[in-house]
Amino acid sequence: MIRARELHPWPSTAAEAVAIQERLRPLVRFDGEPAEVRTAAGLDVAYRDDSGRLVAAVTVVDVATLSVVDSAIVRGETDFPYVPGLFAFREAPSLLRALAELSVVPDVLVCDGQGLAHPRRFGLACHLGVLTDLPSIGVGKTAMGRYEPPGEARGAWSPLRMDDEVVGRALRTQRGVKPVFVSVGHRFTLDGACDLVLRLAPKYRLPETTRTADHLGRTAG
DNA sequence: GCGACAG
DNA sequence: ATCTTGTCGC
Repeated sequence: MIRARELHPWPSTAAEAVAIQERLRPLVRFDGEPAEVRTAAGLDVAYRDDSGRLVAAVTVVDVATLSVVDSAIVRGETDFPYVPGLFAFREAPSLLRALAELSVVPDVLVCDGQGLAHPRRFGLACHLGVLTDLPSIGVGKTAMGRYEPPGEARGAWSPLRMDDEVVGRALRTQRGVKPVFVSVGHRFTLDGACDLVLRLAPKYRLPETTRTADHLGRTAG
């Protein structure tokens, strides 16, 4: 089963959260990408009310067939507010609980948000990757950095930059749609991440991992 | 001081 | 994230 390393307590203030990100940032590894990715997990959180109650949903998708082979949902509560740059402290605790309930250990976590494309290079995908020590990537619907529009063809991409540094890619998964923003989380390469996202998104803008997890969370009580 | 700012 | 009509396209 998936068990998170207890590398830090969950903070209640922004200052503590930033300090944790800076302390964990060096633990991100760039080697150890799986030779073959057979299953990929999609992670998403849906908010029911306005009171912090949430539903964390995880699906495991067979990359070859794009069918869902395992899933888990967990109801939870969040105390941490949404603050750009501190997104993980709002959603990661519930997502880790959901991951612990899976019976299949996926080859990679496909996170709904950024990995290295983050102000301190430690977005949600890096955070979940480091705590679980599983390979992970981030696929965001909007970007934090700067980029030039990629070509129109499916598969076209352009570098995503922050502070003069390439932190990910704007990747066109379908012709005529806005690109998605791919970045490395843990134990993965940017080339491999984009290749995987394209395989997971043969028909729609977002990868099937994100779509199935989103749908599961949204239709759960 | 002003704008920007994952979900 | 979430609140929402009509509309375009497969």
